[in-house]
Amino acid sequence: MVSQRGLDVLRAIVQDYVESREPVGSKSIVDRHNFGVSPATIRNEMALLEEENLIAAPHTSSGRVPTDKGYRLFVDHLAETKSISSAQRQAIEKFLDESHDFDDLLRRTSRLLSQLTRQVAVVEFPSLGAAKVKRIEMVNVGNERLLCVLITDNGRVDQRLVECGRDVDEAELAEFTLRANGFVSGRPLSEAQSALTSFEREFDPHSVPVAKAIAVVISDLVAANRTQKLAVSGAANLVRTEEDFSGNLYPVLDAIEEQVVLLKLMSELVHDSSEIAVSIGSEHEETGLRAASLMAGSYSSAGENAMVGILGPTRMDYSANMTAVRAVSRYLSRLLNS
Amino acid sequence: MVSQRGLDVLRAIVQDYVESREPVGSKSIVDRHNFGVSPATIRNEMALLEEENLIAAPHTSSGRVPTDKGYRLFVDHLAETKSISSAQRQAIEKFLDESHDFDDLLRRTSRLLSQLTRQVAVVEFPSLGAAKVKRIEMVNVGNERLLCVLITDNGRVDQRLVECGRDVDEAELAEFTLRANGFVSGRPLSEAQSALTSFEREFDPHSVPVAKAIAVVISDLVAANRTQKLAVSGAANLVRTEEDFSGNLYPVLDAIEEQVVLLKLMSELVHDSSEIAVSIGSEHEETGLRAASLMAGSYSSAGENAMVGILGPTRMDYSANMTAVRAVSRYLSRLLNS
DNA sequence: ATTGGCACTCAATACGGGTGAGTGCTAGCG
DNA sequence: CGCTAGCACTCACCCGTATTGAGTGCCAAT
Repeated sequence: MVSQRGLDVLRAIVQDYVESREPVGSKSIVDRHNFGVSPATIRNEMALLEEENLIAAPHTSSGRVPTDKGYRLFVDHLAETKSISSAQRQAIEKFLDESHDFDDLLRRTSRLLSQLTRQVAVVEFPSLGAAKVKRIEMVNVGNERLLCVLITDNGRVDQRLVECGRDVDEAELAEFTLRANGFVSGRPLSEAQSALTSFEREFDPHSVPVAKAIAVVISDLVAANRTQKLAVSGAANLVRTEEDFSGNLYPVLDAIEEQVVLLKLMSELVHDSSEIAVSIGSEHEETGLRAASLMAGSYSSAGENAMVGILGPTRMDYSANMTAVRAVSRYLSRLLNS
Repeated sequence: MVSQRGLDVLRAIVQDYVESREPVGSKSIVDRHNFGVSPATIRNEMALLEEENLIAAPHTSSGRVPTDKGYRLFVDHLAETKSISSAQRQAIEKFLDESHDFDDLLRRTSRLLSQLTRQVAVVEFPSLGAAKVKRIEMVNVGNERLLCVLITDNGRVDQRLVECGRDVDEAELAEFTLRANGFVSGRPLSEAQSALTSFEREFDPHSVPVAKAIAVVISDLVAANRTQKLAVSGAANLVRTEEDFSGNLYPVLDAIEEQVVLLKLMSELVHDSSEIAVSIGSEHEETGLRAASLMAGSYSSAGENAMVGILGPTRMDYSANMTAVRAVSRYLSRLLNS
């Protein structure tokens, strides 16, 4: 069992290690934090912490380094929650208020967060899984092409071109639009695709090829809007912390590019309502990201929840970063729901 | 003046250096390429090449390394153009034919090229600078919001939401649409913004706030479609070639994220019609990219030209990469114009 | 013009002693 | 009984030195 003072020592170790990037020894602890005891006493505490697997020594006679388990304890119980600096608050407001477009706003959020934390920032676009199709609009844009616009009930919009192979007149277009809406409007995106299977049947032979093309495009559109997207920024920050990944950035950069991995990790984050969740190093399965921690909070937009967070080395400043992630996610939520 | 044999030696040096990543000496040259002469002779040639600043020695008694000028000579006159392997051809066709959506196609192209060359791939979205507004469409999407769709004469489409602050009926919407088209349709994107300055004047007072919002959104939309976009892939490949950047990836990753820098460099590439252009290390101004080369070819889509290329260390396999970039850019052009 | 020979340079590697930060253990102290 | 002082021990790190070897430049001989 670890005593209260043991926990204080652990906190000191995490703090000093994050700052100095070097294993921390008993003497430096008493020097920098005013425990009223001698190094030897600290050493005894450290021996206990090591037994509990909360810290480890890289080699026999060197200072200690927190283990992932140690970081976990720190994050859960030891990290004091700093409050955000007014400069930061201003930066957030200034940076985000300028944007009107939703996609642009999320991208800005990502940039902002990567600047605040000096880590890689990851912002998830809200899932449309539960959203319903509100309406399909079609517009003739000439050159044998139609524009097909998908509008969901939570206000997102996407569009795609349909290559018809011939020109389509207004009456026919109206017909397509009407029937397409009959098939899909009101349905959740998840059902829209299967609902379209018999779309082309009701048309007269002349229209069938175009109807088929339209069905494909609508399916495509629905599919594209169900898959999750991410806005990632600040990959360059990884270089700054390269040694923390023991020089092997490849899997991290790869994960950033793949996005699938990140999405999976984010979805797995145990995520206690409105709090900031953290997954530390070996806690997640992804072997390539053993040296990385993922931290994220959620924000809401039009009833859908999505996550905003950062990816960095396990050896990161959890306190400061949690403050930043929390502030940004809250501000984003407020902005989107005002 | 450099003799023919001197050039052969330079070619050998570039090839061996790219392969081995180590300064190449006179002996290894005669071993690996069958010049029928002794190392001493090669040394004499190398002394001349060094005088011409085509190669350099990292330190007094080590092998030689090509300078940027040496690479330039190699690229312009010495690199034999390999032809693409049938496996590669298949990969290209397979990978690109699957895509229907334009944006998706370009992103796939980027991925493909980064896989083929194992470098960072950069695909420029076609500029719409010269494009004209074909039409503006507006759709009422409910919740006090309008959808504003911009259609250009070369077939690209983008949309954005307008927050009106109140509901708008069909008649009013038609009015907005009609007038907006009156102001901007037929105009090049570059003029559309200034054309809108007096848009709201002609409406009756009740409509003015909404008209203002619409004008802002259209301006926004036009602006967003004039700025260039890039699809970048394969950043993780930088890690593989990290030493080539003397361990300092930061500026490179930064450039990738900023994109502005890349766009600038691409536009500056002297770019001889349908050929592949290369900018080598110090040839471009960007100090952070001194150790990087940019190689790009152009493709055309709906009359607009854009570039597709790669970014990698100056020490790259120019021959193989040129082959890949050429093949991909040609295939992409063909696909887009069929 | 080419080549073999030779002296020279210099990065890289290995060796070895010294230093110091840090540890674990134990005996003594309040 | 908890705390501390002291002590022997470990081991990464630094620094100076020696060795090695790949590679060069120069020159005289072919």
